Amino acid sequence: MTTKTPNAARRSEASRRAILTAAFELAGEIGYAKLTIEAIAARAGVGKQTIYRWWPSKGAVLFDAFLMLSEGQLPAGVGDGGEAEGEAAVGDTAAALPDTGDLEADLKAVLRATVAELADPRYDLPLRGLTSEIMHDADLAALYAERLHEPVQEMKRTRLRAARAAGQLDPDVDLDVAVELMWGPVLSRWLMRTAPLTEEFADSVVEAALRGLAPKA
Amino acid sequence: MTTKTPNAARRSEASRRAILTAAFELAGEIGYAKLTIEAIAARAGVGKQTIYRWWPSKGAVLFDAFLMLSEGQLPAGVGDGGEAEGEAAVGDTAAALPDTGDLEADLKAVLRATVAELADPRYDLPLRGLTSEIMHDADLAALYAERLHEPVQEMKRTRLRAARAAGQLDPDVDLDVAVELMWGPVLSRWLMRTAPLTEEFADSVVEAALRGLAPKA
Amino acid sequence: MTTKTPNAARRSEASRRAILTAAFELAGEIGYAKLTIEAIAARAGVGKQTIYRWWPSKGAVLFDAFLMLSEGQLPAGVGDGGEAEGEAAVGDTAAALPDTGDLEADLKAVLRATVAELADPRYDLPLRGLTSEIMHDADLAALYAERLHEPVQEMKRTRLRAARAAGQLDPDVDLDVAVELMWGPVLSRWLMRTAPLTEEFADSVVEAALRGLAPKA
Amino acid sequence: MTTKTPNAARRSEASRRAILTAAFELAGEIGYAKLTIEAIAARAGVGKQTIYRWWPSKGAVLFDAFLMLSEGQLPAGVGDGGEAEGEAAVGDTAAALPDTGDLEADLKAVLRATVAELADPRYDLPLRGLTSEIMHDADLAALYAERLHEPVQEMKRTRLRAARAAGQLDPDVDLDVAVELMWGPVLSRWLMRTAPLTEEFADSVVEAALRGLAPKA
DNA sequence: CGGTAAACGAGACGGTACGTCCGGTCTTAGT
DNA sequence: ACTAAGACCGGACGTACCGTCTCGTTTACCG
Repeated sequence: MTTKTPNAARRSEASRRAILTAAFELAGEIGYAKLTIEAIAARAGVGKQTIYRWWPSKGAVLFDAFLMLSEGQLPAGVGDGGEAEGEAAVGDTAAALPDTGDLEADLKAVLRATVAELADPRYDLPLRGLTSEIMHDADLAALYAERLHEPVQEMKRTRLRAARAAGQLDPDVDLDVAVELMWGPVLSRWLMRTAPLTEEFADSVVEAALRGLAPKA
Repeated sequence: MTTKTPNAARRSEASRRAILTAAFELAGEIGYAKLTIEAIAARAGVGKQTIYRWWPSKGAVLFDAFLMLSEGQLPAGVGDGGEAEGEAAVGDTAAALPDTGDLEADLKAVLRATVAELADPRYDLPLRGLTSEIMHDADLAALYAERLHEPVQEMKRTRLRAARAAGQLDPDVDLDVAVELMWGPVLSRWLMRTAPLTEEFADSVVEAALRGLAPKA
Repeated sequence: MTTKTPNAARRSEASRRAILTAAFELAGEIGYAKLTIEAIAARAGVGKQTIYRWWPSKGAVLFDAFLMLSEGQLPAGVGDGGEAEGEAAVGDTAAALPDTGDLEADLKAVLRATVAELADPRYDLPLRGLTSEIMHDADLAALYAERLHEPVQEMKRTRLRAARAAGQLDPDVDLDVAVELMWGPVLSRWLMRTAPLTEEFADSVVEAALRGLAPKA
Repeated sequence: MTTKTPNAARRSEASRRAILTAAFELAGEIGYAKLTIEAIAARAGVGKQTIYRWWPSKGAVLFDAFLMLSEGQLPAGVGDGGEAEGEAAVGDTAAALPDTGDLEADLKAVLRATVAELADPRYDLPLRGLTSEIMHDADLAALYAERLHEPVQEMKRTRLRAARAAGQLDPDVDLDVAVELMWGPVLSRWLMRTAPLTEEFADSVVEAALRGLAPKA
């Protein structure tokens, strides 16, 4: 967790969940910038001190909210009414990325899912908030890299490693560079809104990237 | 400009420059999140109302500060003491990217310059602040796209268009996708700090991207 | 005034009066101990900072409220509905105490009025609050002695001085001691509630005191 | 005692004494207004609940502290370092006031002792605190009147009763009025600080009061 | 003399108010 | 007319205590 150090044994799990749920919901409703600790405490039915006791900053709360989400502990449909089936939620802890043998198709599916998630109004604002906080707080960034980024990154690496072993990628490919070659452009379009973030864009990126990473022979 | 609409004729140019300079300096010193209108006004020796009269938000002030910088109006060395010669500053209004005929070398040089700028402590914090604000404010994002992004983007497109015409890139390449294929990964590493942002990384990205964008047959 | 030192020229008189009126009313309604700056600000329709800007403490606000009252600036009937005629209000700035020539009758009338005022529910709680604050804050006590106590004290001294000159009191009488000999017992009964505070008690005190202060011959 | 009703048999005497001692000390050090239950509990090495279990209010704790003091149960020198011998402490449970036959001398001695006690820094702040609480809390005032005031008051009455029987006072004198005629002025000067509280003042008060209470013929 | 119920120390909890800071508006002087 | 200055209302900040409520841990009575 991202928490401080009082006597954690006596900690109220109910309050913790209420706070994280409230934080995530509010981040989606009013945006991270306008999110206040007072509002979180009020929505969660909790004293402010209970937040300050366990988290050092607003960003840390939101981070833990994502962490909880990624561990599937959030009540279904948090953030709004219903949840369509088949969605790839932030926290999908599916053990692995799809591997049908068709690398390009698999990656397009995953990157399209990422695009869909970034466009989902339930996640858009909270994710921008978290990203913003990570941008400005190196400690939080390290935590993010370790807890939220790395597990997903490893799944992506695994899929690419398999492809590399199968001769579909150049044997010298740096897997992290490979991943960033595809996710970086998507992330930057989402953040900067310099151009519309479409599935076609995702497809184009995958195609170009795979061509660039293919064996040289 | 990003400004509101009172009688601009009577506007004090000295105050405007003082405000933008103060905003940029403070953004670099204490970070955008802790930057306050009051502090800008105090540092600039200006009443708060003079800021509120001409700019709608803190982000707009910072945006204009970058705009001024990009137009070479900021006093040399703003942000700190010395400035090494030969640096590629944010506002380099060089008419065009280098074109030596060697596309890969040219792009590596430019992307390395981008990496260097993002790592420069004078620009790191203010740029994160501006990016953060763009992330959260669609209006500002549009303004950014038009005023700050587009001119530079067009320079990049121009260089790639020349390469495409010379048969160094696939004729079907979408130039914006091509640019984002290289700058997206760099931007995302810088923002998320998921891995060190090095010149080697920039080189790898250029190499892979160019291979991916090369003519197909 | 009891105020601090910002640019007093720009001060809002409307806010000042609203704050003092609200403070006095609330002191009467809920008692000084439960009186909060937030409640005063809310009732007065004022930002908290406007209170903190001009007064150093809750006690100072209440003090100024009494000061305003004593200068007849409070709207009639503050504290409750109507105000019966003929009452001796805190701030009665009548130039002098009655002087009918009958010292005992005059003093009994005045001391009975004091008893009535202390028993008046409009003044009881606020006066206890002010007294409590004076008890604990020497600075405020000095201010009280100078601004609120002294003018009234001088009126009492004046009446006794006249009586002394007329040979009704011993020529060696210390007028302050004389005053305290009568008002001290009344004040202490009111504060400590060790026995009921009645007009008969006031009369007894006046009689004994005057006998004690009479010429020795 | 001033306490609530759990099974008093199991009550920890050590905790009770530690709490009362801590409360008295802290009242002297930081003043009653800034005294907090948490600080008392911390100083006494006691859980907050142990205070809330046995006392209904902060004032009740302080009251009991004085009660303990008046019963001579406080460790010698509580409140500061040394204690000079021969002092007239709050709790002097001497069976009676001095009776040398010289009423005026006896009363001056006692009233001077009162003045000294009120001026003693060990008692000044705690006494002001207790007084303040009595002022605002009628229940506590009644308890005070019965437990702390009445025993001392009766001693004073006794001395005056003897004097009255000896023909030194008017046979119609109300003894409570007589006492208040002397102690009231002293109390009010102490509380309001309208003038210095000196032994000369005490003497003057006694002289005037006795003259006023003397037989009429 | 071992079991148990109460009081205990500790401290987390939902709250209220503190005194400060800043956002954005409005007023006053000054140039 | 526009500025610098700064008071104003509002409202969030992070802290201190409130009084309540568990937690284990003594402690002292009782069976």
